[in-house]
Amino acid sequence: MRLYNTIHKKIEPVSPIEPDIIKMYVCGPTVYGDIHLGNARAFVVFDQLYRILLHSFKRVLYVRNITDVDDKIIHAAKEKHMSIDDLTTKTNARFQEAMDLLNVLPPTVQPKATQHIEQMIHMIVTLIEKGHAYVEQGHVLFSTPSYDNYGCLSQKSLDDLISGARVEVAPYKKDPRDFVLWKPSQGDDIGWDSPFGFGRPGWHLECSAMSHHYLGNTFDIHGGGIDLIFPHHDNEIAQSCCAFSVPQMASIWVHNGHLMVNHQKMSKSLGNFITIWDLLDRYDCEVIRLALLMTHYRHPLNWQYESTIEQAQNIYDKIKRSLDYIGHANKDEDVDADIISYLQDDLNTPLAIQRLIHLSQEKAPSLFKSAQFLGLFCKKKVISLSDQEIESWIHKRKDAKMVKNFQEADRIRTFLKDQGVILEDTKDQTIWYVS
RNA sequence: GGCCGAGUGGCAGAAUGGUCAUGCAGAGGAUUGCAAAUCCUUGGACGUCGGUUCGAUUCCGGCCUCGGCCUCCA
Repeated sequence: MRLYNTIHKKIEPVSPIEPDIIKMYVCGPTVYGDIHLGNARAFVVFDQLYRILLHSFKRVLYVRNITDVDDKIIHAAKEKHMSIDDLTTKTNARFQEAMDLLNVLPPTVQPKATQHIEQMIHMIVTLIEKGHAYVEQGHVLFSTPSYDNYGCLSQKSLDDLISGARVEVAPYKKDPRDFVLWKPSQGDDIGWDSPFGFGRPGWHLECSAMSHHYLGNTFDIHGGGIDLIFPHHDNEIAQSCCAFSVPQMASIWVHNGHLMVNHQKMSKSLGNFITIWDLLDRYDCEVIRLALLMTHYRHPLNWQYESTIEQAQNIYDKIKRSLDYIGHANKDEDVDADIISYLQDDLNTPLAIQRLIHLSQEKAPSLFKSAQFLGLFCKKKVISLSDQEIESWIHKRKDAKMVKNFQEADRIRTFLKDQGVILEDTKDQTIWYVS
């Protein structure tokens, strides 16, 4: 298994720190509103990575957090006149629904930030003790000059960061690049008591605290969107390496490219976003997943209305037809070996899908398992007839056709259609599928 | 300004140092009680200028164009 490591800018072998076990942390959603298709891409990509890791190693510990305390959440709750708890609970439920629709496997753990405040406070105390953080006007800030390696992930030098600063520097910062570990909460704002006063954690801290809590000092893979490289992941590295006195937080850093609309990033602030729910009335959620995997995860995915999803639909239909043609019994074959090796080579889903199309054209028996490995054709539609009953009706219809009793043949086809089963005659056989 | 990435046939979109993507559209054909669909064949491309090489769309460098990050962001 090989993966592109952002920190070294090259493809490297995945070799677990502890034998046979891979520990992976992926930055999850901030639950204040529905995820859009760009967010969904990240979770589908890392789900596919999770699947190939599960196949390639004995054990995989996969942690994906839920950010349920954040200024955006506070604002959204006020706007919607909801309690924070109510908003985050409902949004999280919608998120889980989306993951389920896209056939994203549940991670080993989905820790919530609010349930790890204690660990975060502990980290801050350590950082202050070690001289990497300071208290100023009720805020606790990380001192970026105290960490020589700051910016190692994004390759940003300290000077570049200053010259590029676009934002007013808060008065409580000793250095413009310092970032907040703890901020004070006023009035009825959400907050917790701490040695530094009533307040709440800065955004970057939770991932450091929770990844350490579940995966230890240094773990194998840390993932997220490309936009998280700086400052989020660089800040995580700074906090974790300083607090836990380790040279590196994770061995391999994996980042997925953006979903683009008209050559611009899909984002909530630009308003150019769609959600998977916007597509569900016209497209199967598995078609959405396929569309998201047809582009390599590190490349930008340009979402063209509607051709991107239409192409996925066409490919999906062709594979589905082949599956129907192969039949509904022959499903015990292993996943195609080429697909495994493509995925093991920096998660090359486009090549894997190309191979899947070829398997489909060849009507290969491994098609079903291979498609399922990519998270496709996992959802089974329920019908009242058993496979055997359907086959029996098809047989009766064949007999009727043999004696040119087309009336009876059409009657059977209509009967099955009413049950949700569609028959199609091909050159040498009759195939069926559930509508 | 700094760091990073992308530029492929009519459209969309992959892989790749020499031979195939694939989907839609186009052309020709096959199959068919009906329905629905499928299959086969075929044309057409690699931003630009150099370099490395027996050979580059693929590797390297310059240039042009576009995008991302440098503020919250998957």
